[in-house]
Amino acid sequence: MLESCQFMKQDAKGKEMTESVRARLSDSLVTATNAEKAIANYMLANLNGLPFETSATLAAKVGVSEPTVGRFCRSLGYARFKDLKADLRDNIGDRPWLVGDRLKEFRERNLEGDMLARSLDLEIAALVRIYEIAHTKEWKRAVKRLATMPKVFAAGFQTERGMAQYFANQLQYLRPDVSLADVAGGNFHEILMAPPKSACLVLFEARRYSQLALSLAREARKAKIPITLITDAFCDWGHDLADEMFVVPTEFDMFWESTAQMASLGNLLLNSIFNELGVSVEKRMNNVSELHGRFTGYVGE
Amino acid sequence: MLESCQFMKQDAKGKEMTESVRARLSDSLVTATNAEKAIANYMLANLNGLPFETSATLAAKVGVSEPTVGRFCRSLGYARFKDLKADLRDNIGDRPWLVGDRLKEFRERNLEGDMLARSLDLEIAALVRIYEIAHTKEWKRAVKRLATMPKVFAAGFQTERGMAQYFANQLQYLRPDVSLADVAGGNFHEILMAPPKSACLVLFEARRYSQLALSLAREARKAKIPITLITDAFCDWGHDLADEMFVVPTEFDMFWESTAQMASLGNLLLNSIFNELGVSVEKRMNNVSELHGRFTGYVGE
DNA sequence: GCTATAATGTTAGAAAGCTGTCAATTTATG
DNA sequence: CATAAATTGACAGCTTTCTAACATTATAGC
Repeated sequence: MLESCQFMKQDAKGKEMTESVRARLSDSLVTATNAEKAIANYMLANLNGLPFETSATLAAKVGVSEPTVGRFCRSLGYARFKDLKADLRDNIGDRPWLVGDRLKEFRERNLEGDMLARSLDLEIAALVRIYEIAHTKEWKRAVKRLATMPKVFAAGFQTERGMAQYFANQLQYLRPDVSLADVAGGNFHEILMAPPKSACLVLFEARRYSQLALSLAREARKAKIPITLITDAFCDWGHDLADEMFVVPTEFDMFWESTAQMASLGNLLLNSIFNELGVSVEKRMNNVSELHGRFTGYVGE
Repeated sequence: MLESCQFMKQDAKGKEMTESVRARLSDSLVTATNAEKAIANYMLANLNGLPFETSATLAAKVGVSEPTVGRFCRSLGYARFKDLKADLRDNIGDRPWLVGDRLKEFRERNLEGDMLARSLDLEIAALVRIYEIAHTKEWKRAVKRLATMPKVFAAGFQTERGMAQYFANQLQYLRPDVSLADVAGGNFHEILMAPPKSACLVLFEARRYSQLALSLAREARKAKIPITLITDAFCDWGHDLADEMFVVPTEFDMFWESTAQMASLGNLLLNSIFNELGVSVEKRMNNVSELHGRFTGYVGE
């Protein structure tokens, strides 16, 4: 699990560790030799195809020898071509965007093998993917259901329990009749015995620590309760049982692997539900707040 | 250049030779065995990441043996995993793998008035700022304390209650003696009466809906309990009472304003604590998990 | 509960990919 | 045009990736 050590890229000269593949290639064009220029140009023109290449295929296409490709990669600061590919995978790159300067600055400030800088890249990459999910029709369907269904249950076990709890808690501010499905009773009758077409379920699941989610999903399916599953890439039963399955990116840099991404996705889901419900929510929130104040003796500002 | 020969796929049964990778994988789910389903699901969830994988890495991630991956690819009509990748290239080969490009695409939608696109930019900006916070010495001090103090309490009220709950829940996996401070008892004696120098408090607070946090902070201060405060820019008492104050960026695009950012910051804090504690945590997690299994009748994989 | 069959893992060896050494070629410089 | 330096390719050996044969485990039928 925790063996990864990709933060110390082997760069003899200790130069820019944080530049993107694209930037390195562009930079190299200035000083590169003929063969190297050919390789760099090909790579730049085919960045999207690179992951499919290997030193050999690339050498053949560009018309240079295999070792030259390897050497060129070294001159860019990678140990081998494979490492260049790996970097391609999640590096956000150096394109100018809203926060570009700030991000660049942050990266520059942390030159030598900063775990956080790398981690930040991964998180941004994950965020982009999560937002892409929010554009699918499954997403819209789930949002609509979660906004309109009379009852909503959220469930998650072990490491995902906190997530489910959080989600249920926040959703309660947006709409009534939300609860956390609890294993406390030993069964899940409150969900499974709900009247037909009255309830739906949001299930948080991640591999490794619990299979309760699977059996709950099975039973819910039997009871014809729609399931929105938020999981990682290792779930092998989601396609069969869930109505929508949102797969969060799984990274191996953070201890919590996908939990952070689940939180982001959960928040985005809540936000979408809010948009679906419209401003009436604001009123509800004030009511809830007022109630809270009445019982604790405190009021909002 | 013209060497590709993907039209004569070796398919014993002579079935559909033209289907896309995705379609084949989906089809296979119907008849697949357990191991195969696991592979197919992982592939479907990670189509974008596949080009970077190799049989071995894939097998490791999915939890099957290398030959099983190869055999599965054959059952789909490819000679080997590499051929499946090659096919992928033709089908979605010109889709951007680079997260940066996808982000660019997303941002272009921003100009067309896509709310999500704007929101993504704000979230990325916020994320960068949160990572900046993680570089301060206050952060390190808080992390150290949260890793070593005998008891840790987390608290949050109203909209931040879920956050505190989540944080406490996750932290329990990392270390013992973590609890959520609850308003249920009407006072907070479990925190405030803790022996000197034995407890610390993580407080989530955001403007508007509760002032309980303020009075709890006051009392904790009196009792000499160190406070780590996570809040938004509107908190005007944090500097007086808290030992560390982490201010998450507040945006006005999302309904939840700063809650999403709090979740990110909380996750980052958990991750830092994990790093501080070291790998011993892994053991603890397995123990907790095993206990869970003993009581629910389920075990991890 | 036993046997036959299918599914999956293990091991070992073949194939492909990568790098180091050294020789051939090109380029730079006088 | 000659020579030195840099660049590049060819080949060999090492590593990784993949496959084929066999062993083991799970599943289904009786």
